[in-house]
Amino acid sequence: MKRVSLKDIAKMVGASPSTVSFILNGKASQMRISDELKNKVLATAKKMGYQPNQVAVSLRTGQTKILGLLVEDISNNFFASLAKTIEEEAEEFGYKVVYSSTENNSKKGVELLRMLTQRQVDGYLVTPTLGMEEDIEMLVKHKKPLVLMDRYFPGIEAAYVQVDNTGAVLKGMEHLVEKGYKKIAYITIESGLIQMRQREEAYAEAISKSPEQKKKYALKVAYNGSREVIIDQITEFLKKNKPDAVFFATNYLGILGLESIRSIGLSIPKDLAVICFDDNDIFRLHLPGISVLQQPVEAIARTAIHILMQQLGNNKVAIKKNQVQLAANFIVREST
Amino acid sequence: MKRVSLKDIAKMVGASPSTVSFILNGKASQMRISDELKNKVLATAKKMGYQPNQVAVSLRTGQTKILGLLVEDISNNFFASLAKTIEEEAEEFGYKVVYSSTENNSKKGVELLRMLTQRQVDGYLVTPTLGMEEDIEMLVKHKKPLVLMDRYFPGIEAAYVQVDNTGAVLKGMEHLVEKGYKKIAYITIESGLIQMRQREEAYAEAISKSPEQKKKYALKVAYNGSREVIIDQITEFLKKNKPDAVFFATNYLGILGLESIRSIGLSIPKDLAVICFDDNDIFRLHLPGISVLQQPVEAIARTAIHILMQQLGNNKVAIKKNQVQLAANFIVREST
DNA sequence: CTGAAAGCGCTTACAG
DNA sequence: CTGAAAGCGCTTACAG
Repeated sequence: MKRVSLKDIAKMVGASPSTVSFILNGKASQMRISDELKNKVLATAKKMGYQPNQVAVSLRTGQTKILGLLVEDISNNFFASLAKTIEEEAEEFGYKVVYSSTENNSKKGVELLRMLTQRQVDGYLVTPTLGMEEDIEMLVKHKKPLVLMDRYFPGIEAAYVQVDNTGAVLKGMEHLVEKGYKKIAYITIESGLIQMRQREEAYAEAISKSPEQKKKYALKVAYNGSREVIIDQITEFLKKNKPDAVFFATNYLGILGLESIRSIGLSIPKDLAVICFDDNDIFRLHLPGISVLQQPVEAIARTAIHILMQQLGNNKVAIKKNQVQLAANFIVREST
Repeated sequence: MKRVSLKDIAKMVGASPSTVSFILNGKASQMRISDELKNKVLATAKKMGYQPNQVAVSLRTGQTKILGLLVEDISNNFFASLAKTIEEEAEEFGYKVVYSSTENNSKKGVELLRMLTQRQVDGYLVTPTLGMEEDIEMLVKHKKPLVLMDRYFPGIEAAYVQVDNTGAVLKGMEHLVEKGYKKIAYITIESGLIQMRQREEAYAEAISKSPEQKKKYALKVAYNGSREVIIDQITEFLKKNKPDAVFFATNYLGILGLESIRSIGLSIPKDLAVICFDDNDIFRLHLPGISVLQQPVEAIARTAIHILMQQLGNNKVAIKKNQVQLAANFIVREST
């Protein structure tokens, strides 16, 4: 059962492939093709179940109508939501999305980027890892449509969209200070990525301005640590430093942190207040509910797509800047 | 900055495109091409940053090395994990995966399936929705490589991989009965999909065999209901029927159910035992931990890919059956 | 050992 | 109003 091609249809109706192509692409009237022929072609195409070969179209037109999306980890809630909204938005513009996870592994990231190039994607949406600088810079130099998300490289003039990390952490810290906490700890992962640095620096800034707390209590866990190792590290840190509040820098850390807090038997917020970057079903459902700085995921995705579409010459949307920071939503629950 | 093509390289080294193609595809020795020429071509290709145009390769070879994956909802934990493992496994065999969410909308599902066909994917991995029967059957008839996951259509001879729903629910029910619960309710979504029917029938079977409980207490919520509506429905159901245990048929329902139980102020498991199909971080972290029937997600993904690879003529793996059911893992926590 | 040629399935200037 | 022809960037029988 061979697939029918445009040529097959042309042969069946006794017209040339070019004429059939025009009709199938809705250019019949523009090319002043008779209604009779047009209807005949349309009917035959339908009857034969004709489906254009997109690969051939892409090769000919130079457009694949595919966007490449590289996230850190698709099984992580934040990135999954991001991917979903991006897919929906892209569809509005007639683009499909192929996605892959870098696992924050620069080698894998670079390979995926090359793969996307070989696949001739029309545009790139990337949450880059450290080590991808060169390849990203190359894309920028070649004027490829590209938008970074969640993080970016300070030296590289690429478009990006991220949450306002600094503002978010400052807001959370302010809240804790107002509530009277005097020994606020900060738990993050070891990472040179800009968004983690921004958050950490905001914590440091907040502490330096605090009237009551002079000293930072920070823990950095290894990125590649197993669940168990990280939980142990957090447990030990909390036992040793006995903070009265703790700020988790990510979703993932927050979840592990809760396990750790539970294992010590601390009561939230009486013994220890908890606040976390990124929301999660777990934090909403937890008893007590965990206060969070929620990233505006949909807005990040939408803005990224709009900037990318602008680069692709799709002017349905007008955007001014191509480097955007969006405010986080502060959701106060019972943990602070 | 135009991309360099194979022809460009041929021109630069003064050889024919065919020779360059052979060299670049590692067939130099097979074609008895001189080492000198070979090295020259390789060096030039590298220097010029040559990247083969996969679109052209696909058109010519008829293989895209792309697999199409259709899941119900990529932002749902179960499907995200499934997608991730599939992607990893596919990579082992040199395939990329493009995925999309059907949202259990048959119109969208059918459109996506056609899109995948137009994009010339080499194989299909699908969690089908009701209403996709015809299109799926067409793929089977055309002998397209295809594996269904999570659910299937009884009348259609397609390969599939799913968890043993019947066995899983029976095991859970048995546990509840043994623990002495006598009024076990079952909460599911309205759906004609096979996996939901299998679970429901297993519940009915368990009740019919139970020495103590003669009557079923089942609630079916609408698939499209909003969070709030579903929570209200569950709340009302629990208040009215006062079961001593409740079995949630999915992940998503379980989470909403916990919110509902909390709003009523019932204590788990004293007032109400809880068990759920599908695991989730939330259930592990919840106080008390929720007992679950965990799907073997990785195994499902791996099996599906292996069957698909077999269909694609990739004989690295030997599999006997092409319709597979895998046992669930029963994880007992404190909620039962 | 290497090159010229055909062809994958389309689209689109160019002719008539 | 419609057709013949070129070409997108590759691969692969076919010649020599």
